[in-house]
Amino acid sequence: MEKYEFFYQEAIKLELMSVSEAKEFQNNLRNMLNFCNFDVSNDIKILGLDVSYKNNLAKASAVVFSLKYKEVLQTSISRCAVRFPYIPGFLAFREVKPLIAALRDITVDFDVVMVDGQGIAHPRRAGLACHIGYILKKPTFGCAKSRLFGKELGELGPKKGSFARLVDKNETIGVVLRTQDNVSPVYVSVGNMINLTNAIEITLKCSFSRIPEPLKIADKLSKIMAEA
DNA sequence: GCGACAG
DNA sequence: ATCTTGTCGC
Repeated sequence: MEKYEFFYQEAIKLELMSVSEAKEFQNNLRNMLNFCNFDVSNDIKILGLDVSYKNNLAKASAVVFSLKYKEVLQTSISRCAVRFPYIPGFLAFREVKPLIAALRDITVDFDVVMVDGQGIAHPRRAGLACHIGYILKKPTFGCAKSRLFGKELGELGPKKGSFARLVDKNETIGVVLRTQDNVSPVYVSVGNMINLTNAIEITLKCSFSRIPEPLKIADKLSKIMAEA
């Protein structure tokens, strides 16, 4: 596809940045995002994105999951060397390239993107999901297994669907969300073109265990290829 | 200076 | 993320 080359070139630019350039990029990115309403129907197709590593090789996977049929419609993978180190707050500069590369063979349409990482629950409101959403120009949000930034406000109930807001100053930047009864929560925050309520609803609709299905499948796929 | 710190 | 065995709990 023609679009794909453009996305990939944007991804290349990110990994070639210095940390100070990366920081400046994020401070600009935060003003380029919009958190509009996304129509969450019961037959949306969700693209799950995840990365695994073996030595310095990144293995990324993209999985299109049908919420209506609860099945995988298509998968695609990539494997490439990474040059940007892991630095908390700068994960995007390490993972955007392998993730975009993994989209190469995705031909079916998808409505929303779920990324393994933070959206605006980030010190500069510019986590991995924001970068992906900005490049793809698709509704995108992040779902992480642990916290990067923000204070958890109030008590989190034990039942599926209960959540506590993640805040910074007086701003809500995401939620700590229980995806199943009595399991440790996940961290959901918006990336671009979607609002927090929509992101929470989608996460709950596709969670049949602690990790939402699109990410669980993408994680399994990238780990399998991280071997061979 | 000290602690925190997505994957 | 990854390196790693057995083990506690639903």
